[in-house]
Amino acid sequence: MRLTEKKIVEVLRQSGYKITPQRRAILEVITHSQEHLTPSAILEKVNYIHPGIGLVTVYRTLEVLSNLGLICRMHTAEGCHSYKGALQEHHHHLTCTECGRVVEFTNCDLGELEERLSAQTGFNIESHLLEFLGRCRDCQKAVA
Amino acid sequence: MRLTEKKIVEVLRQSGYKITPQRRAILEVITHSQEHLTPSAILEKVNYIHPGIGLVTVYRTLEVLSNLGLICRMHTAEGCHSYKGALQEHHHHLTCTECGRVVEFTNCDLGELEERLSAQTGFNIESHLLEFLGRCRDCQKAVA
DNA sequence: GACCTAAATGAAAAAGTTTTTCACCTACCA
DNA sequence: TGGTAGGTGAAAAACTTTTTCATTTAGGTC
Ligand SMILES: [Zn+2]
Ligand SMILES: [Zn+2]
Ligand SMILES: [Zn+2]
Ligand SMILES: [Zn+2]
Repeated sequence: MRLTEKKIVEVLRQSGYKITPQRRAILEVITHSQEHLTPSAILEKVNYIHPGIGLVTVYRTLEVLSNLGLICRMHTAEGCHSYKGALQEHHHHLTCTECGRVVEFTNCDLGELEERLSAQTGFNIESHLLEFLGRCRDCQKAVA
Repeated sequence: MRLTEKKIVEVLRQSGYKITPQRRAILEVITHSQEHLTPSAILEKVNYIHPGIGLVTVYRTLEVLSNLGLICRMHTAEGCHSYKGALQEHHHHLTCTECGRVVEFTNCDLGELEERLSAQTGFNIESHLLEFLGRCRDCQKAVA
C-alpha cells in the first residue's frame, strides 16, 4: 500500500516538522501522482494548487520527506554521471559508501526475476540497473 | 577483462572518429583509474597530462565513448532526482522507456546474490538499487 | 610533403539544477 | 494570545550540462 497524505502528515508531525500549506500542496501532488516527478515537475503541479510557492521549498520538502523515507527517490536513466572504463561483459557494481571503492561482478542472475516480471506486466524488458552499496572491509575496520 | 586504451582507440578509428591528443589523454585517465569519475574529476586528472583541455571536450568525448559502449556510465547515489510517493515495503521499479509508465514490484530476491557478493568481497552490504527498463504493452503495440 | 575537408576543439554564453544566505513570516505550544 | 523554533521566498551563488561559432587539426589523397 502506498502511504497516504494523512499518514505522511502524521509522521511529519511526530518527527517535529510543521505542517504548512506549502508542504500540504507538495504532498497532495506527490501522493496523487502515479509517475515519478522531478523537483521542477512537482513545482509546476504544485503551482496550480498554491501559486507562488518557491522551488527552494520544494527542494527542502523533498529532502525532509526523503530522509524520513516517506517518498521514494528514483534514479533516472539520464542525469547522474560517473564513468569508468568498461568491462567487455555485462556487469554491475558494488560500491563502498565510505571510500568510493568499486568492485565489479558479472553474474547478476536476474533472468528469472526478469521473466516473471515480464509475464506479470506485459513489459518487454530491455535492460536493468543493479547496484549494491555497503562498506568495504577496510572501512569496516576503520570504524571498529 | 577491462578494455585497454589500445583497443578503445581501435574501435574509435573503425567507427570513423579521429584520434586527437585530447581524446588520448581522456582515455588514458579513464583506463588507468580504478574508480568511477565524474566529468569534472576526469578533467582535473586530464589537465595534468594535457593542460588547457576544455570541459566541453570531456563531455563530448564521454558521450562518444558511452554511445559506443566503450566506457560504463554509472548512477551515483546522489545526483539524479525523481520522486514518487513511497510504498511502505521495500520495492523497485520497472519503467517504460517510451511513455514513462512505472510499475512497482516488491519481490526482488537479491538476498542470495547479496550473500555471495558479501562473502566474496568482504563488503558489508547495506542496500541495493535495482531497476528494470523496457517497453510497456501499449508502447509495444504502438510501434507494431 | 602539401592540400583538402569533415570532424574536433575551446571560449563564451546560455540553460538548467541545486545550495546558500538572510530577512521576514507562521504553525504550534504553553 | 504571545513567543519562538522552524519554515518560506527572493536573490545570489555554485554547479553541471548544452549550445553556438570561429578556429584548428587528423587523416586521407595526390
Ligand atoms: Zn571503503
Ligand atoms: Zn545484470
Ligand atoms: Zn510505455
Ligand atoms: Zn530490493
